[in-house]
Amino acid sequence: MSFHDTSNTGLGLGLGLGLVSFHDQSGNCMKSTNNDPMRESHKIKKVENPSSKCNNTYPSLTLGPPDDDDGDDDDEVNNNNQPSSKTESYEYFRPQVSSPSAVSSFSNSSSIKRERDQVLGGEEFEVVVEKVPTRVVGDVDEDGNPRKKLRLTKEQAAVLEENFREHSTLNPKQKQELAMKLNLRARQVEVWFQNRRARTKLKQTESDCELLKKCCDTLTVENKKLQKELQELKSMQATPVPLYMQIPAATLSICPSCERICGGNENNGDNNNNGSSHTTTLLIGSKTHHHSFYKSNNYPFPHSSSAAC
DNA sequence: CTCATACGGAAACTTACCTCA
DNA sequence: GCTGAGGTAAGTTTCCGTATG
Repeated sequence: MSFHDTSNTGLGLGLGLGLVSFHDQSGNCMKSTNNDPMRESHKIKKVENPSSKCNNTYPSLTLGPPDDDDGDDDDEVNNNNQPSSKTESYEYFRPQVSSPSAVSSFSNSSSIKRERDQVLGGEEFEVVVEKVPTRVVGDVDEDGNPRKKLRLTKEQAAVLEENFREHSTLNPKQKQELAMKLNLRARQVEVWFQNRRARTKLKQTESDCELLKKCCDTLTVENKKLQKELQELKSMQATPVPLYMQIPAATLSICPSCERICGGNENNGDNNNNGSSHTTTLLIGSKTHHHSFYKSNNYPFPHSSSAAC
């Protein structure tokens, strides 16, 4: 709790001071508060959430995220990147953050944290919540300007993508290095990887779904064919026993080339077999289908593939 | 060793902004 | 200019594993 305590202390204060060195260890305050205190706070949180989204009442928050979720050096980086929402010293990698907007959302999270801390601390919570206006997160910054959404540059995205290909998760060190490299906050890198993993999984799920769909279609077609074949065989059985039926089953076979059931023995392709066996042949379906069918079902079809009609 | 608690990471879900047709 | 859909950054909730007393 020590880290949390530190970051929790507060808002504007926290950010300027510590945290810098406590990188990624402090984790999200909300997380911790979230998880543990018997999740009691969850209920409360839900209630408070909407309210927490307002930062109007905490203009000082715009200084930056005291903890920036991760707390830590993120802030450090953040400070570099977004100099209090006023300066324009955004470097190469940061052209898209146009205003304090990006900061505003963080300030919100700060307020959230504070509220939660209070929850942990005791009862003040309700009071605080009541005070917080119900405004949506980051809708406006402290200046009342509409919040702009941070957009990663192509360069940043490319580097992140490259790293993601190497490893889909980051350890704190990697995260920090990447953040420094891209001039982002560690939290942003972390979030990007989270979302990237989610997208990957989603795409994988979609493709799996497609595959299963195709499989299903194929099996449906196969099933229909088999049903049809079965029907045909049944109807044939219903009719007076034809000549080929009188031939012992063990002597029946399917010619791979002409796809007919051939009666008689294996040497039907012989000299004397001038198509005589075809007098008792029956056409049934496609070649591949049947062969695979018999194969897959381990049908002991007494047919030598080498034999021809 | 077991149990309760705290903490952190990640997934899942949700929200809000932005872009584009 | 307006609008709806899709993409995506970021916030929230939940779960799980691990450490510690």
